[in-house]
Amino acid sequence: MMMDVQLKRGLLDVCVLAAMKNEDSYGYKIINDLKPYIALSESTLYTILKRLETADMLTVRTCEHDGRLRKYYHITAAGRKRMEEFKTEWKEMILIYQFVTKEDEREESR
Amino acid sequence: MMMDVQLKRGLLDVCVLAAMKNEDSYGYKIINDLKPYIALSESTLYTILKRLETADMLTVRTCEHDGRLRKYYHITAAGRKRMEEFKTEWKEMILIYQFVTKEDEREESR
DNA sequence: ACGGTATACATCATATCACGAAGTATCAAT
DNA sequence: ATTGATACTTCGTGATATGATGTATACCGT
Repeated sequence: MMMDVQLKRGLLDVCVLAAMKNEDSYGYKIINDLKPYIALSESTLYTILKRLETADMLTVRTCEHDGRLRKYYHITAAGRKRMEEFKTEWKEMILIYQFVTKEDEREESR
Repeated sequence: MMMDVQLKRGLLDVCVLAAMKNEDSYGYKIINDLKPYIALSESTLYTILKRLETADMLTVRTCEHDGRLRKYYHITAAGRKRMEEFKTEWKEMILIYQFVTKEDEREESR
């Protein structure tokens, strides 16, 4: 829950995309849905949503809900492609993890 | 090999620390040792080494080798602690990975 | 009626950081 | 003599997470 900021960076985009992969979602809901996995503030989320929109990974649709504005985000094919790429990157990350955690071979550990 | 820049960010520090966990190392060697796992330029590495030194995760010792300057880096207890923390963070990352890759439940996939 | 909390989105300033570019210098091999 | 490998340094830039702050409505308890 208190993950290193830098580690989060690479995961945020795909997490946000994953939050809308089954059905369109909106800012407030995305934050709450992701809470069990990764914490992100409103300013962070809306920055990400804007970036993903610019990258054509999602489309936006504004609705009125209970007199309040609500913007629904819809993942595009490019967005799903990004999620697939993440799976490939994950394999590389596993190799890195193994390198980092490989058994210590210092003299003193004989 | 062509991992997303943001994803790399969280891994670079621990990779550099891991590169010197068995024996002290120096810039040029670290870059080559990490090459099979993660690519990083000289400017990136030396920035990281400086940062890790400031954070007391490593100490530096300058030596002369074949008439050339060579700076050996030695991981500290704090550096090893950072690597342990990474293992904890990795567990969180696995949960995130599972969330992202969880089977699609869209209508069309019935 | 009032206050607090939840819902919902937007913008700005700041700090961190990876990286290319360019530089300095030595040594080995062709 | 030239090229490539070794080895470290500094600068500028662009990307980006986040706190702070602001706007606005709905709901619930007292």
